[in-house]
Amino acid sequence: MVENTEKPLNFIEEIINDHLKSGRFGQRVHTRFPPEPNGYLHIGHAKSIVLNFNLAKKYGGLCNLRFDDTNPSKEEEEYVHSIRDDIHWLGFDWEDREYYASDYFEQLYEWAVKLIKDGHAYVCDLSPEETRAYRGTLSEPGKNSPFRDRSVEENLNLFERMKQGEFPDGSRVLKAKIDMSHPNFNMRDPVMYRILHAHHHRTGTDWCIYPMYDFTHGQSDSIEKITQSICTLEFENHRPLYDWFCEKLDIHHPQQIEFARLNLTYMVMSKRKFLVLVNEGHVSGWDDPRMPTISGLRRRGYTPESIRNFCEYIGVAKNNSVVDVTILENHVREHLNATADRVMAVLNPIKVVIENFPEGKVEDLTAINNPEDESAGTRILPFTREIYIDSNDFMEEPVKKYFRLAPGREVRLRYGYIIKCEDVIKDAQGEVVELRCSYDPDTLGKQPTDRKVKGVIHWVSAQHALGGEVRLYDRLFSVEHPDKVEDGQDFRANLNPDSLEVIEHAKLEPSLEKVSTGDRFQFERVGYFSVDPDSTENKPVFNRIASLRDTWARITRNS
RNA sequence: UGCCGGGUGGUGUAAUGGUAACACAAAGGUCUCUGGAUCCUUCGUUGGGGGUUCGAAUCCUCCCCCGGCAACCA
Repeated sequence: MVENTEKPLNFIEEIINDHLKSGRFGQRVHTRFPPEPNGYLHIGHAKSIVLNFNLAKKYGGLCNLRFDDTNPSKEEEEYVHSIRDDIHWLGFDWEDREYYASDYFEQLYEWAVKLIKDGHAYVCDLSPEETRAYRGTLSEPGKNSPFRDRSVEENLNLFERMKQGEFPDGSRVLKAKIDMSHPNFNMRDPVMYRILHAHHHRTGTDWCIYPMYDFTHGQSDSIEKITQSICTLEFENHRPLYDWFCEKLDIHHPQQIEFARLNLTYMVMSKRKFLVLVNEGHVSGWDDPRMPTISGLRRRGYTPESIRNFCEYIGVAKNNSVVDVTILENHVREHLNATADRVMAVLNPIKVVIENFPEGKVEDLTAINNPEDESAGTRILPFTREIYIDSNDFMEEPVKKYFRLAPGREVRLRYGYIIKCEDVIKDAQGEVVELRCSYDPDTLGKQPTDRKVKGVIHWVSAQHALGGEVRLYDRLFSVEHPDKVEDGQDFRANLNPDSLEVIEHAKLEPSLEKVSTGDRFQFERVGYFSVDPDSTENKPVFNRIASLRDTWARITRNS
């Protein structure tokens, strides 16, 4: 048993400890992550992946990967690959324990035959519509199917012929014979097998009958000798059926445990809605950096470590909750603050000419790569007469508390000198196009004694600047709960029209000459960025992973 | 309406009968050659009533509210 005195146990760990104490599964802990290969994994799946793999690790057990592929019409090989990639990327390994529910089709079939022989299952000829009608409603019990009392021989014969492909799709099903008046719908003679003349991604056309989730999942767990079968809350009502099959089949009986799935503010979290976003072009694809898919987060620049930390941090419980997305954002910031090299990039450049700095002179300034990590070292920044600074670091008529550049005012160039704005040059439209400044040669690496200069701004030497594209991503939705809409609307009404701003011509410091996809940096005073796969030899593309906390923005917002 | 599961600060998670904790958010302050980071302060008597107890977020009871379930999906 694991006693962790430092961190309180979550309710699942308490259950496991009980199992360990009672010896229900010996001293084993064996979990599994069971995705259906019909879509891409998202951050909600990450919660489950982290939970299952961490639990196995913590208790010295194992965690399997099992594809729950019982519906040939929805599942594809492509998803199998992306799911494998995503789990590996998150940092987990299932070694050789990659299983498929379809591996168990033969065994499942035999078990179905056993249940028929034991009088626990029957072939039913009711149509889907009739089955629904017979099931009853919330307040009325269901009615027994007229086919419920077929003989074992007839059931065996019909089920065999279903398997042989003698009947068309939808014409018959195999049902468990339980109780049509059971208060739990799942126990009102649930369907075990349906006829589906479809090509399966692994078994091809071997089968034309396919087991339903309820007749597959628990048995698959059982075959794999799973101990705790962890799933989300919506399967709570299925547990009695899960238990029923294990009991009637008299096979290893894992404990199903349900927890609340992850929801995030400013996001939707369902395959169906993702599909709408992709198909209607609200995002560029499943890996759009604004998507909460694992592939989207990866492309955005999130680190696997930050996602794992987030999943561990939010905990696991049974009450439905919506986690503030700032917690996710905070976890990347925390990780990247410690690990990402700092760099200077000017997103909205405005040229500054330092009039008293010699033309043609290049002065090497030394910059610290990461103040949080001394081993990251330093780098050289070329400083010249003409530089770029960000346009929002200049204000012609500075408001109160603004302490960056303004006419007649001074500001510190990061790792460089203090400059003073002497003149403002505008174009015909009155737009500021250039600033003429002077610099104080006696301020490199030291504070002037006669005055206090508070502002520090980033800059890039005009002559040395690299061009690049910067994609400023923001939340996909503009409200905390995108699904809360007026009648007649849906979540699309809450899409944030400004979730992507593209900066075509940013000015980057020369150290960014050689970057590769996935590299992450902090653009000083701006945010964390990663190199997007769209980058080319001549033009790097950076995605904003997260902005830096911006106290100034908060001040201006509140006033 | 039947069944199942939940209600602890704005949010998430703790406290397992013994002074309601931690983090994020928010607000204020400190510090700073990143308005970053750091550091400090403020912000809840636990859905409601009643009961048991010296003592209740924890136990009992009634009520209220929220979520899930009536696919031949998973």
